[in-house]
Amino acid sequence: MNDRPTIFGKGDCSDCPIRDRAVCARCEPDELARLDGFKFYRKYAPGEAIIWAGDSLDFVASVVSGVVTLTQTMEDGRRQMVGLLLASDFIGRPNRKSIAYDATATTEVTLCCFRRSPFQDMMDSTPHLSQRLLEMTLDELDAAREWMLILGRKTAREKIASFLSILARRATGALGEVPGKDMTFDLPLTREAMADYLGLTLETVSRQMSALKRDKIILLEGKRRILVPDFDRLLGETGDDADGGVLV
Amino acid sequence: MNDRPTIFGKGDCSDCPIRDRAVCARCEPDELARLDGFKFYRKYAPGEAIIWAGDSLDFVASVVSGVVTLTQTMEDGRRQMVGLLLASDFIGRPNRKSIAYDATATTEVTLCCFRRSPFQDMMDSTPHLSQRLLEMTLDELDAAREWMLILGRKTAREKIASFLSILARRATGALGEVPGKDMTFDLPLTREAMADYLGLTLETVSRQMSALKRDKIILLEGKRRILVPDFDRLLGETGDDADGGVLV
DNA sequence: ATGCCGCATTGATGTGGATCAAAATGGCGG
DNA sequence: CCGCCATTTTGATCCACATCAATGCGGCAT
Repeated sequence: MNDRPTIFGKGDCSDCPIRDRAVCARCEPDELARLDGFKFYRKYAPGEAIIWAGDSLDFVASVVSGVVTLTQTMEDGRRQMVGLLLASDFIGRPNRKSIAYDATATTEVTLCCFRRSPFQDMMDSTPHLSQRLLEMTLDELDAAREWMLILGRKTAREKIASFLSILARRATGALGEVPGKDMTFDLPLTREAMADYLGLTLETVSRQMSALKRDKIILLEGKRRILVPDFDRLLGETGDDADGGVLV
Repeated sequence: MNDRPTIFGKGDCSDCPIRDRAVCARCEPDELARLDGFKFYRKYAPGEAIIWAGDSLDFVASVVSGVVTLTQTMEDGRRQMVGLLLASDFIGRPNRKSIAYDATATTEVTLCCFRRSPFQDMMDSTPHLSQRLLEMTLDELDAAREWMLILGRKTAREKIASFLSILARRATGALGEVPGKDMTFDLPLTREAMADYLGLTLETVSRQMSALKRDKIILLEGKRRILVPDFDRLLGETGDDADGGVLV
């Protein structure tokens, strides 16, 4: 956002979302990057597993496009989503080889990957990198804490409204728009995945979606495209403070 | 833990918990430190507010002793705890003047504070610092995600058991012990605060504590001291996988 | 001792969301 | 166009936890 220099800023990396987040390292054209083995792209199909909890991961990555979920599963099958990663979000962590959650592509996903060990070397030599990662992680932590309020204290209807407003904000925010009237966005998750996000059952999610539709808070175009005629009215259903509310 | 050099490593900072986390800066004796205005200590009484959401905070700090909670409150009074900070945890964040949660001392608390602006300068000049903060923040994020599973998917009994095992682990872990038989630790929270942690009512917390006591999973010495005769049996009540389970 | 007050426990009842079950929708391959 | 299968919707019933309401307990000031 604020104009940091790209670290080794030569070449074109217009396709790399972490460029403007001061993380991107060597933005040579794709082919060359793949040759030097440091930066490479990887695609996943909808439903495909990226990693299972406990597996080791030899790269860190940035989401170029698509939606990745992080979930935890209990022995008896109860599942809770703990991360929802969209374009420009970061996967994996320096200094940990294995990760504690299942990561799954829920749409077609493209990752921009960096091999772990050169990435870690780079963190030592370029201080901006760990500062930038710190900032991104703090944002994740804020999101997790907002999520905890949703999980712990909100009603089913408030949970759904909160989830939709978060998605709406991210969808339009990425376009630099301000949420207002007649927002439209895609719902990249099944009812079941929404249930796992919100700590509900898929039946309850479905019922509450129907209720919001009945009350004209949202309109559905097909099952997976949402139209919000009045964003403030949606916000009114979240239970959050009227003022601002976006955690900053 | 691995032996990093202290940044300006002169003087004694045996009282400073962030020393061995490579964050501590100028560990001159207390008096001198207070003079140069960079590092200073501050005490809070039980129940005292440290900051309210939205206030600006001109320092970052490390918890020296005591327990600090971060909570979010909805307009109608519903409350959710989103952070529980014990000795050596970090409060505040670089690059954000205001914070989004209420921070409250639930016991007598001592903070080791660093003025924001010199702290930020130090982050630029000492790369280890932001790397160490990144690592601490990632740990917080893992804890938040484990917490999300608790809030979203566990039963009241499992929530209580999970909370107690987390506390037990931190209490004994700080002493370098391995959790086993006959662990004893203090419960630094009221039933109401536990309810805010777990997304329950205080009555349900009380009932489930009684149930665990009845089933001999825990013993109470007074209301605020817990004895766990068999840690594995407590773990068995959490619903977590038997193996390991500690998120790393 | 005595009474007060904040905290904790216990009991009786209500309800939001889970669970169990069935029917509707819609995409897709043949 | 048809039939299949995954997904979603809707309905009926149940139960874990919330809510409302006493009662108990321990510290502490008088």
